[in-house]
Amino acid sequence: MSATTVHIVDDDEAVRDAIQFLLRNNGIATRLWPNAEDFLSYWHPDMHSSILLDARMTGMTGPECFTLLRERGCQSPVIFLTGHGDVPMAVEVLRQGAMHFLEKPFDRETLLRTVREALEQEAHRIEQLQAQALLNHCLASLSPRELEVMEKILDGKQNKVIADELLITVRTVEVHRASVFEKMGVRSAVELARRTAGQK
Amino acid sequence: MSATTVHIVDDDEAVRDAIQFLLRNNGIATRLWPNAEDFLSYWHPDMHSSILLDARMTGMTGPECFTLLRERGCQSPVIFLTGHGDVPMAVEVLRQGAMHFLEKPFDRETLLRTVREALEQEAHRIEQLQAQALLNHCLASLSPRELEVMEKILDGKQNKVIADELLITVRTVEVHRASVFEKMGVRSAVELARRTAGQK
DNA sequence: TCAACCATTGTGGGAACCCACAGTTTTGAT
DNA sequence: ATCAAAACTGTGGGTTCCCACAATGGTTGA
Repeated sequence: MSATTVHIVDDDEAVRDAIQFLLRNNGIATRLWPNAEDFLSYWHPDMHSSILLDARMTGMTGPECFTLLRERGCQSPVIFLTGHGDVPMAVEVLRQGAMHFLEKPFDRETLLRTVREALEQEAHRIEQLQAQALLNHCLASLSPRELEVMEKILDGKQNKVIADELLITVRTVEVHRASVFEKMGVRSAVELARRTAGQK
Repeated sequence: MSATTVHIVDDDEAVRDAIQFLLRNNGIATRLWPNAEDFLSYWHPDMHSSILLDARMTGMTGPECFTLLRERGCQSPVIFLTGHGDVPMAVEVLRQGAMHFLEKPFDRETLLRTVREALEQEAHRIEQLQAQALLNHCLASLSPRELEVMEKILDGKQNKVIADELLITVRTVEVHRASVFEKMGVRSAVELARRTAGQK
């Protein structure tokens, strides 16, 4: 279970509390922020979070905050909440990848459903990230030469060919190959190809 | 070059003509439709198209048309055009995957840019489809047994293991393996894994 | 300076892979 | 009934892979 917190960023205390109440009653951890600036200064890239963002706040607006988050590499789901609907704003943030754009007063069920969707998406993203991190960890443990050999293995080349290209003997390639399999935790070239699929 | 046509679906003839004029002047092929029903009856799944859809039309509305298209498997980019902005509608269609939601009167440059983006996306989609079709063609040419062997190869299993699992001799597996490589146009198991990456 | 790691190579043998040549059996369609 | 494709098997020989055992030389940080 990833401890994903839902961050509620809204300058209206009544709204924050109401949403927190709703989510807590459904077993969802929350954290409240009265403005975008405070939340932004707290936010860091490897947080697990879903974000509820009020569109119009004193100080930085929701869309501005969203843009900054994306620029800083935030991939967490963001749900906008707004009092006065504004089509261009909704279009803009949704096209930039916001998960939803809800108009107040919003239906409790709709908000809850959307937040749950966000939590699922975030959990999925975290899984991907962890898999990626594990892979990177393995890749980082390879020596330069091993990496070189691995790439050629992934081209489907035989040891003999690799040896020719690297101007070394087949025996040496075999040694590197074995190290690569060992370090990457696979036992065949096919597994290696699958594990690194979609990679560089 | 894929012969992608931009379909303009709008009940206002003046709007249709204006957009057609704009796009034609920029070398983009168009086809005009006065209502969603006519376009829908023309549309078929393997069309290459980008779609400009008026939100409010006599008869079927844009969003209704869009929903039907998606239900029928249409993956082409859809751009909405609308006179009177309606936040829930914009949110709904964008969340369903519409490319954009433009309010009239729209800026020529914006429309043109969006259409070009749509054409690019569609071209990319067509490429993917064609690659997929080629792959499916290869897969379809495999006999049931060959397919079975291929799956086990993709699990990284050795001929010997495959033979045991299928209750046949290694020799037979070798034959099937060779056929698979031949038919799939690859020369190693790694290439096979890469070609079918992200597949079933 | 010494341990640790990297890159390299050799030998030798067992296992796996690839393939040409040759053949049987089953199955489905005309 | 007949023909074609699919599935299956064998033999033999060459190639490639894998690995234990053994070793050399270079770099680097403690």
